[in-house]
Amino acid sequence: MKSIYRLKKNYQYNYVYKHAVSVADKNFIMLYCESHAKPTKVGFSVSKKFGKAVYRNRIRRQMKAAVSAVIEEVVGGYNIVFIPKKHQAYEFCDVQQSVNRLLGKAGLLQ
RNA sequence: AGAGACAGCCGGACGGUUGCGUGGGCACGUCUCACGAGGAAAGUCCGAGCACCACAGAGCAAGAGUGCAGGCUAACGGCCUGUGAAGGCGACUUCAAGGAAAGUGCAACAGAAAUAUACCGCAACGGCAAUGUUGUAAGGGUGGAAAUGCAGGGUAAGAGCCUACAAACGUUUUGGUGACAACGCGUUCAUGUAAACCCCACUCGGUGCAAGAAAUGAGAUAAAAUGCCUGCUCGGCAUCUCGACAUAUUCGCUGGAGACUGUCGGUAACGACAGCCGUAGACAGAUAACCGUUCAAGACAGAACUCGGCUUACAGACUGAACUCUUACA
RNA sequence: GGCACCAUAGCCAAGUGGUAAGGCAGAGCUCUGCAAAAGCUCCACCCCCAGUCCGAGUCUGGGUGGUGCCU
Repeated sequence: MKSIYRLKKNYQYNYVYKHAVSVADKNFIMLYCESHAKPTKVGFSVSKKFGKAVYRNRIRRQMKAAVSAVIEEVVGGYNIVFIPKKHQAYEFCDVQQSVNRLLGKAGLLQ
């Protein structure tokens, strides 16, 4: 995923957490809000409660892979944060489906 | 053949497509090439480098830590080789292993008695008897711990009172660099606890890379002042104003007490010399996603300034010296 | 990443190395015509594993889980 699509700063995350609309299914919570910048920026947040560093890295990478597959089709001008819910390992196809479903639900897919 | 003990090493492999981080290259393209997590990256328990703060000769107190000997190391609470103690038939393993005769504290319950003694006993003497006085610490029960254990002599009954064997402590001599050991001699001096306070010896200033460092352009300087380069003069810079950047940028940021191989020295830890190898370096944070082949079917687990250790987690595979015990056969 | 601290009953908690106080909640009993109140009784693997000690909730070491601070 290219760095222009990434959400970077702590204050950006805080802004999203304050002003966001949330959509969720059984795997993920998705927070999104409008922004001034043109390209949509996406961030991922995995809490320490989720597990050890290896598992946290793995789920973050899977989410990144799933999002980067569809990032070209997402409407511009939004900030999005994904948070995983389950405390177990994911299959990649589940991740892909959930991401697509949540983006569709929020109406952010072209 | 079975059961063990010690030391060390590895931590799936190969290939394809699409992506990510860093660096290089040029024809500057969403081109191409190279490299891209660990033995513990973990816990943050020690020791250093490095940076800033404090003090600027140094010492003391307080506080914290360490604690058999000799060696190794940059240093260490680490490692090696020994000593002692404990465990194991054995190979071997484990141990915060100084001081209780400097002082203070504590030792519940039980028990006659816990640092101080005599309940039941045993014996002598007195008494008709109940029992009293004296001697004693063999035997009894309590307890984690009760004047060293056991055998013989001895005695009114007993007692290191005497002797042999053992135990503890002190000490001569000998051996060892030393911890200590051996032999001889003397003594039996009434417990444990220092991971209770404490004493003795040695070590330590504090904080930690979220430490810390650097940085642009334009203008005003009439006069004066201060600081630095610089002892003086000139000059320059800073101190002033405006603008840009502002939860930001760059540096610190990875080659270091480095790994491997060989030779030599050393029981070993380790050291010396020679050869040879080698870019992870991010800053919301890179190793992924999807497959294919294969095998012994993949454990624990993800760098964030860097090293030396320790501790903890770990599927399985392999190697070595040919180390120990049991059984069988020759 | 770094630095500190905490863990005792369902909850709030006290606790010099020697039987683990209290309060709230819960259960049972007494009292009452029935309740409430009151009284009595019960309810603990002191986060886990080792070590020191005659004896650890307490002392020491190692784990686990949680909390706070530093941009």
